[in-house]
Amino acid sequence: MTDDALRRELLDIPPTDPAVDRLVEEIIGRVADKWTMLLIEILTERGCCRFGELSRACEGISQKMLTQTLRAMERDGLVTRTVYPVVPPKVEYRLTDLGLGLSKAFCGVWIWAEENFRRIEQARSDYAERKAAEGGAG
Amino acid sequence: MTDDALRRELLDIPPTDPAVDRLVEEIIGRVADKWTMLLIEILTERGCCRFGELSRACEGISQKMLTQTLRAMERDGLVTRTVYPVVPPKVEYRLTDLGLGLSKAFCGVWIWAEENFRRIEQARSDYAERKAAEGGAG
DNA sequence: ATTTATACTTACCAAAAAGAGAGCATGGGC
DNA sequence: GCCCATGCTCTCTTTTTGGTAAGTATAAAT
Repeated sequence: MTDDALRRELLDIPPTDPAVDRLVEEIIGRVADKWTMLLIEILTERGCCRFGELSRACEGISQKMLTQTLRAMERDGLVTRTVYPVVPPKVEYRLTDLGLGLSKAFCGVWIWAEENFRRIEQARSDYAERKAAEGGAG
Repeated sequence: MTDDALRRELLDIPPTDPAVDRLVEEIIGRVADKWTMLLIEILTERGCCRFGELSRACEGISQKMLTQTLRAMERDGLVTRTVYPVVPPKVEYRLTDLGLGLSKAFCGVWIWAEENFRRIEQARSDYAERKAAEGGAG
């Protein structure tokens, strides 16, 4: 019996399907990514964006990464990609319901970050100081 | 005037401090990471863990990544690290209030993933099919 | 004296990620 | 006839990441 199974038995926590667990973890891994999160935020705010607009709004992203991230999001059903057959090309991206749901779910994390960034900065300088003190004395 | 500034003016959205924006984005990038999210989940469930326990609970993580991730979390003030001066060594990790807050914020994302993984799987197979069809016909 | 246990740290190496920059397609404006 | 705009794709190179394996410290058990 694994650690976890024993713990679950002792604490009376229902067992989980490991296949589902792995899938959920894989999705979290896929989706918990800086650019994905940023794009979702931008698309939530603006509703509908062309490639170039996203490129400008998502500061620091390379064309390659943008394409890649958008493709992955499309594949996972988070955005729709609409191609207008005009020249020069026009392509629009928009969140799906699924993507909007993730946006809402992730909203809490943005709020947390906005509310707590000062504490994190503080923690970082405290940590640096502690390390410096250790280096000097310990 | 940037795209964004113009948009904000037109839509009457208050301007944001770009320094804060960047910091918040950096924090999101730091924290929206598979292992960080997993460790936070494990620590939320168990309250307090030794290194070895985390190592076993966090399936697939290497010692190096575990150490690295825990250090980063400690630096950011998400966990405390308590060293007991015994042999063999004993070190305990526990979420701080800050970490617990993030845990709560992430909770929404876990729930979203659990509720929607089937739709994502579906979207993926739809996408694959569409691509295959395009490859054959387009 | 040797083994064991724990929580690392370090060095090395392979693999993956990501940036830079060129190329492509094409209708309209000059 | 040529250039521009857009949204890519492709290649090449660099950077980053992450795994593996070995080393460290030390008291207690054998």
